[in-house]
Amino acid sequence: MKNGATIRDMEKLHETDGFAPLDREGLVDRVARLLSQAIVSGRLAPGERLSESVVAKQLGTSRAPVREAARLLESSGLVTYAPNRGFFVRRHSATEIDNLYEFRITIEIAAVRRLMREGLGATAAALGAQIEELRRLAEPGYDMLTQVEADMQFHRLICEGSGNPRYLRSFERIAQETELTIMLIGRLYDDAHRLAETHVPILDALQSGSEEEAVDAMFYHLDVARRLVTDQFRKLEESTP
Amino acid sequence: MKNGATIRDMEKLHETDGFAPLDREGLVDRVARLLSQAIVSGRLAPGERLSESVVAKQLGTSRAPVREAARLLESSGLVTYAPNRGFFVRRHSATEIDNLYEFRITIEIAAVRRLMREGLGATAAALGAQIEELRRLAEPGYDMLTQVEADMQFHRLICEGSGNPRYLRSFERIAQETELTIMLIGRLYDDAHRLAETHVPILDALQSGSEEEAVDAMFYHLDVARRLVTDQFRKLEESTP
DNA sequence: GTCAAGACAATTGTCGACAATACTGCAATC
DNA sequence: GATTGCAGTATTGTCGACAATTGTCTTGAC
Repeated sequence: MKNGATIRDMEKLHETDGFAPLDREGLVDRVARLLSQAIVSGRLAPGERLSESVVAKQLGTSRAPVREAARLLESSGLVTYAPNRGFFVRRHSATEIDNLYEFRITIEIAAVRRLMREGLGATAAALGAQIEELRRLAEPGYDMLTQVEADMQFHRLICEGSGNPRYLRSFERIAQETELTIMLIGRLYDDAHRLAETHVPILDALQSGSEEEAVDAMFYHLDVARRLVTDQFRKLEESTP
Repeated sequence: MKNGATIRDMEKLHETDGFAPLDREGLVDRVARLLSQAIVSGRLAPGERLSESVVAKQLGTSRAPVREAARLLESSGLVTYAPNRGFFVRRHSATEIDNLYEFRITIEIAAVRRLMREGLGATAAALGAQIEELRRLAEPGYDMLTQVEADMQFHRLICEGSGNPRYLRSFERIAQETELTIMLIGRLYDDAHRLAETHVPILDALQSGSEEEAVDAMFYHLDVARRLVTDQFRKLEESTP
């Protein structure tokens, strides 16, 4: 009960960056978050081994919480687990990225359809605010990871607003993988402002009231991203084999 | 990798029924499987507590593998986890069942579309064989759980044949939940033969070559099931509050 | 020089014990 | 009588140690 709120509150103060030792409370979740950050930010490279004992020592915990955290990350696709060999930062192939985006399109389109049938409600305002946030984050002082996270937040709001928690849950499972991919590529659009504006047509279409219009807008948005990401990832793959 | 195949192979010889102690090899997976069976078969009732120490003692292991297994089951929706309180057999509401089926429809329709675009290939024969299996299992000596598993296997084959592993993975996550729900209801169709035959139109439509026809067939099949399950589950809910 | 076998090192898999937390029942108070 | 506070108990959370497994390196034979 208290948990959902508490952990989310603590996330506000995630200043524990350099793998500093941490006192214990929601240990597993915190380890998982630190590992996520380390992977998505690129500090841990794809293919790299996640030694339980090393991580445990760095964090000042025992191996047990690290193990559980790693299993959590496995279910969100950031690491793979090989029995008797341990955990490794997952290395995606271009095909897997493409499959990831195809799946994401399936989920988000379904969420949009449901959202349109249930009615936008408070989601409209939240989406508008999120676009503002994206614009703000494109200004000088720009940090890519932050903007990508804000981007995903926009899409998360839609899945959340759909009313079927399964879509949100499914989205959460692939969100971090998507972030990781974009971070690996190093950029999505040439201009950070562009990213913010590509979300405007989605909100417009949602507010138009036409389900098909909304679906089309979302599909276009994601399909462009899919192509951008897959292509750039292929190039990256060729340059570093 | 080896996971999908191996576990499925081992399931053939699931004679370890009464929580007999087991020697160690893939311990976590085996514990997870035994727990799944216990839950889906109804031996562990919804809402019931899964005490780590009790299960560990019964199985003759320590708590660590039980814990990991329980977390696996959590990701397939069979148990819930409350921090500092432990694991409980998940109790679904009628609404959650409805959401489950809606999500399942989304996934399987997407899988069907992809399957039609990629081409049926060997999947057609496999599906045909699976229908035969469903018919065979409807004959005297009938065991409901076995038939329900065979039912899910039919749908699994479609997700598998789609070519995008994400659909299969997503399906696996909800398959056990679906089985549990159907087992709780106690029956799906009045006649076990009926279940087998409802799959024939799907295979026919797949072989027709028309994507829309295939989608329609799958939708109809799942939508009927959705209504049947949700309605009967609502009745069950009212009778046992 | 290549390959195989065996010992060695490093890492995961499992365990039992202790610490921290949540539940239960009783008692004291309002 | 209802409620709050306080133990006592049971369960989870975490830990450090040992067993089992995997990967590597050396050694020897061919």
